[in-house]
Amino acid sequence: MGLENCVKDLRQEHRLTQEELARLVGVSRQTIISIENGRYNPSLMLAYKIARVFSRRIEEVFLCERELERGEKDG
Amino acid sequence: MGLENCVKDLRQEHRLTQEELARLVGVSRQTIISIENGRYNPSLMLAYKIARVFSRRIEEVFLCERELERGEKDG
DNA sequence: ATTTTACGTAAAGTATACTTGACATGCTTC
DNA sequence: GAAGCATGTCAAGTATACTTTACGTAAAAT
Repeated sequence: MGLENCVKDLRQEHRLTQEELARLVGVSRQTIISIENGRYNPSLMLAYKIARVFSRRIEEVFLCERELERGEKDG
Repeated sequence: MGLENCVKDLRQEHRLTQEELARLVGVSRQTIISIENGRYNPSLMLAYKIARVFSRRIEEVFLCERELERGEKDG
Protein backbone atom coordinates (compact mmCIF):
# COMPACT_ATOMS: atom_id res chain seq x y z
CA MET A 1 0.00 0.00 0.00
CA GLY A 2 2.73 2.46 0.88
CA LEU A 3 4.83 4.22 -1.69
CA GLU A 4 8.35 3.22 -2.39
CA ASN A 5 10.35 5.98 -0.80
CA CYS A 6 13.86 7.19 -0.16
CA VAL A 7 13.89 6.87 3.60
CA LYS A 8 16.16 3.86 3.83
CA ASP A 9 18.70 5.34 1.44
CA LEU A 10 18.67 8.73 3.14
CA ARG A 11 18.89 7.17 6.57
CA GLN A 12 21.92 5.15 5.60
CA GLU A 13 23.56 8.15 3.99
CA HIS A 14 23.07 9.94 7.29
CA ARG A 15 24.51 6.98 9.19
CA LEU A 16 21.42 6.53 11.30
CA THR A 17 19.91 3.30 12.57
CA GLN A 18 16.17 2.75 12.38
CA GLU A 19 16.00 3.17 16.11
CA GLU A 20 17.84 6.49 16.02
CA LEU A 21 15.63 7.84 13.28
CA ALA A 22 12.56 6.63 15.14
CA ARG A 23 13.65 8.51 18.23
CA LEU A 24 14.48 11.63 16.25
CA VAL A 25 10.99 11.84 14.83
CA GLY A 26 9.16 10.48 17.85
CA VAL A 27 7.75 7.18 16.62
CA SER A 28 8.45 3.52 17.26
CA ARG A 29 11.06 1.53 15.41
CA GLN A 30 8.29 -0.56 13.89
CA THR A 31 6.84 2.51 12.27
CA ILE A 32 10.15 3.30 10.57
CA ILE A 33 10.44 -0.29 9.37
CA SER A 34 6.91 -0.25 8.02
CA ILE A 35 7.49 2.97 6.16
CA GLU A 36 10.86 1.96 4.76
CA ASN A 37 9.46 -1.34 3.58
CA GLY A 38 6.39 0.22 2.05
CA ARG A 39 3.78 -1.28 4.35
CA TYR A 40 2.08 2.05 4.66
CA ASN A 41 2.67 5.75 4.19
CA PRO A 42 3.52 8.02 7.08
CA SER A 43 1.08 10.63 8.25
CA LEU A 44 1.65 14.13 6.94
CA MET A 45 3.32 15.24 10.17
CA LEU A 46 5.58 12.22 10.31
CA ALA A 47 6.50 12.64 6.66
CA TYR A 48 7.37 16.24 7.45
CA LYS A 49 9.50 15.37 10.46
CA ILE A 50 11.39 12.69 8.57
CA ALA A 51 11.99 15.04 5.66
CA ARG A 52 13.36 17.61 8.09
CA VAL A 53 15.86 15.15 9.51
CA PHE A 54 17.26 14.81 6.02
CA SER A 55 16.89 18.49 5.16
CA ARG A 56 14.65 17.56 2.27
CA ARG A 57 11.18 18.43 1.12
CA ILE A 58 8.44 15.89 1.69
CA GLU A 59 8.09 15.23 -2.01
CA GLU A 60 11.79 14.51 -2.30
CA VAL A 61 11.69 11.83 0.36
CA PHE A 62 8.34 10.18 -0.22
CA LEU A 63 7.49 10.87 -3.80
CA CYS A 64 10.78 10.20 -5.49
CA GLU A 65 10.86 10.81 -9.21
CA ARG A 66 10.91 7.12 -10.05
CA GLU A 67 7.79 6.74 -7.96
CA LEU A 68 5.93 9.58 -9.57
CA GLU A 69 6.84 8.37 -13.03
CA ARG A 70 5.16 5.04 -12.55
CA GLY A 71 2.00 6.50 -11.04
CA GLU A 72 0.51 6.49 -7.59
CA LYS A 73 -1.96 4.71 -5.39
CA ASP A 74 -4.73 4.03 -7.87
CA GLY A 75 -2.59 4.16 -10.98
CA MET B 1 -6.00 17.87 15.92
CA GLY B 2 -5.31 18.91 12.35
CA LEU B 3 -3.02 21.76 11.41
CA GLU B 4 -4.33 25.06 10.33
CA ASN B 5 -3.71 25.07 6.62
CA CYS B 6 -4.14 27.12 3.49
CA VAL B 7 -6.57 24.87 1.66
CA LYS B 8 -9.62 27.06 2.04
CA ASP B 9 -7.80 30.18 0.91
CA LEU B 10 -6.18 28.45 -2.04
CA ARG B 11 -9.43 26.81 -3.05
CA GLN B 12 -11.24 30.12 -3.07
CA GLU B 13 -8.45 31.77 -5.02
CA HIS B 14 -8.87 29.01 -7.57
CA ARG B 15 -12.64 29.53 -7.60
CA LEU B 16 -13.39 25.95 -6.65
CA THR B 17 -16.19 24.66 -4.47
CA GLN B 18 -15.47 22.05 -1.83
CA GLU B 19 -17.26 19.51 -3.97
CA GLU B 20 -15.18 20.33 -7.04
CA LEU B 21 -11.94 20.07 -5.12
CA ALA B 22 -13.11 16.81 -3.57
CA ARG B 23 -13.77 15.37 -6.99
CA LEU B 24 -10.46 16.61 -8.35
CA VAL B 25 -8.52 14.78 -5.66
CA GLY B 26 -10.81 11.80 -5.36
CA VAL B 27 -12.24 12.13 -1.86
CA SER B 28 -15.60 12.99 -0.37
CA ARG B 29 -16.76 16.52 0.32
CA GLN B 30 -16.73 15.73 4.03
CA THR B 31 -13.04 15.04 3.84
CA ILE B 32 -12.35 18.45 2.33
CA ILE B 33 -14.48 20.12 4.99
CA SER B 34 -12.69 18.24 7.76
CA ILE B 35 -9.28 19.20 6.42
CA GLU B 36 -10.18 22.84 5.81
CA ASN B 37 -11.61 23.15 9.28
CA GLY B 38 -8.69 21.42 10.93
CA ARG B 39 -10.47 18.33 12.17
CA TYR B 40 -7.65 16.17 10.93
CA ASN B 41 -4.70 16.17 8.59
CA PRO B 42 -4.89 14.61 5.16
CA SER B 43 -2.91 11.50 4.38
CA LEU B 44 0.37 12.04 2.60
CA MET B 45 -1.11 11.12 -0.78
CA LEU B 46 -4.12 13.36 -0.32
CA ALA B 47 -1.92 16.22 0.82
CA TYR B 48 0.14 15.69 -2.31
CA LYS B 49 -2.87 15.63 -4.63
CA ILE B 50 -4.32 18.77 -3.08
CA ALA B 51 -0.99 20.56 -3.33
CA ARG B 52 -0.80 19.61 -6.99
CA VAL B 53 -4.20 21.13 -7.71
CA PHE B 54 -2.81 24.41 -6.47
CA SER B 55 0.62 23.93 -8.03
CA ARG B 56 2.19 24.19 -4.60
CA ARG B 57 4.47 22.06 -2.49
CA ILE B 58 2.94 20.11 0.36
CA GLU B 59 4.70 22.25 2.94
CA GLU B 60 3.32 25.40 1.38
CA VAL B 61 -0.27 24.22 1.65
CA PHE B 62 -0.29 22.33 4.93
CA LEU B 63 2.56 23.75 6.91
CA CYS B 64 2.15 27.42 6.28
CA GLU B 65 4.76 29.65 7.81
CA ARG B 66 2.42 30.95 10.50
CA GLU B 67 1.77 27.36 11.47
CA LEU B 68 5.40 26.38 11.64
CA GLU B 69 6.23 29.44 13.68
CA ARG B 70 3.86 28.59 16.46
CA GLY B 71 4.93 24.94 16.67
CA GLU B 72 3.30 21.69 15.72
CA LYS B 73 1.33 18.84 17.16
CA ASP B 74 3.11 18.36 20.48
CA GLY B 75 4.58 21.84 20.63
C1' DA C 1 30.50 -19.71 21.09
C1' DT C 2 27.93 -16.33 23.36
C1' DT C 3 26.62 -11.51 23.36
C1' DT C 4 25.45 -7.35 21.04
C1' DT C 5 23.72 -4.70 17.23
C1' DA C 6 20.78 -3.87 13.44
C1' DC C 7 17.13 -5.41 10.80
C1' DG C 8 12.94 -7.93 10.09
C1' DT C 9 8.08 -10.40 10.91
C1' DA C 10 3.64 -11.20 13.38
C1' DA C 11 -0.34 -10.02 15.86
C1' DA C 12 -3.55 -7.49 18.71
C1' DG C 13 -4.91 -3.08 20.14
C1' DT C 14 -5.66 2.20 19.77
C1' DA C 15 -5.89 6.51 17.11
C1' DT C 16 -6.67 8.88 13.05
C1' DA C 17 -8.21 9.39 8.19
C1' DC C 18 -11.91 8.81 5.17
C1' DT C 19 -16.87 7.37 3.64
C1' DT C 20 -21.79 7.62 3.53
C1' DG C 21 -26.17 9.49 4.69
C1' DA C 22 -29.15 12.62 7.06
C1' DC C 23 -29.97 17.10 8.31
C1' DA C 24 -29.26 22.56 9.29
C1' DT C 25 -28.03 27.34 7.78
C1' DG C 26 -27.37 31.43 4.85
C1' DC C 27 -27.65 33.25 0.27
C1' DT C 28 -29.52 33.79 -4.05
C1' DT C 29 -33.19 33.60 -7.35
C1' DC C 30 -37.43 32.74 -9.13
C1' DG D 1 -41.87 31.65 0.23
C1' DA D 2 -40.19 27.52 -2.24
C1' DA D 3 -35.94 25.76 -4.86
C1' DG D 4 -31.09 25.53 -5.50
C1' DC D 5 -26.36 26.03 -4.16
C1' DA D 6 -22.44 26.20 -1.01
C1' DT D 7 -21.08 25.39 3.48
C1' DG D 8 -21.36 23.10 7.77
C1' DT D 9 -22.59 19.50 11.76
C1' DC D 10 -23.40 14.78 13.56
C1' DA D 11 -22.97 9.96 13.72
C1' DA D 12 -21.81 5.24 12.53
C1' DG D 13 -18.89 2.53 9.87
C1' DT D 14 -14.41 1.05 7.29
C1' DA D 15 -9.47 1.60 6.24
C1' DT D 16 -5.03 2.99 7.40
C1' DA D 17 -1.37 4.65 10.58
C1' DC D 18 0.95 3.76 14.71
C1' DT D 19 2.04 1.24 19.31
C1' DT D 20 3.55 -2.51 22.06
C1' DT D 21 5.25 -7.06 22.86
C1' DA D 22 7.36 -11.05 21.43
C1' DC D 23 10.19 -13.52 18.53
C1' DG D 24 13.69 -14.71 14.33
C1' DT D 25 17.99 -13.95 11.75
C1' DA D 26 22.48 -12.36 10.19
C1' DA D 27 26.79 -10.00 11.10
C1' DA D 28 30.22 -8.04 14.16
C1' DA D 29 32.58 -7.98 18.70
C1' DT D 30 34.23 -9.87 22.68
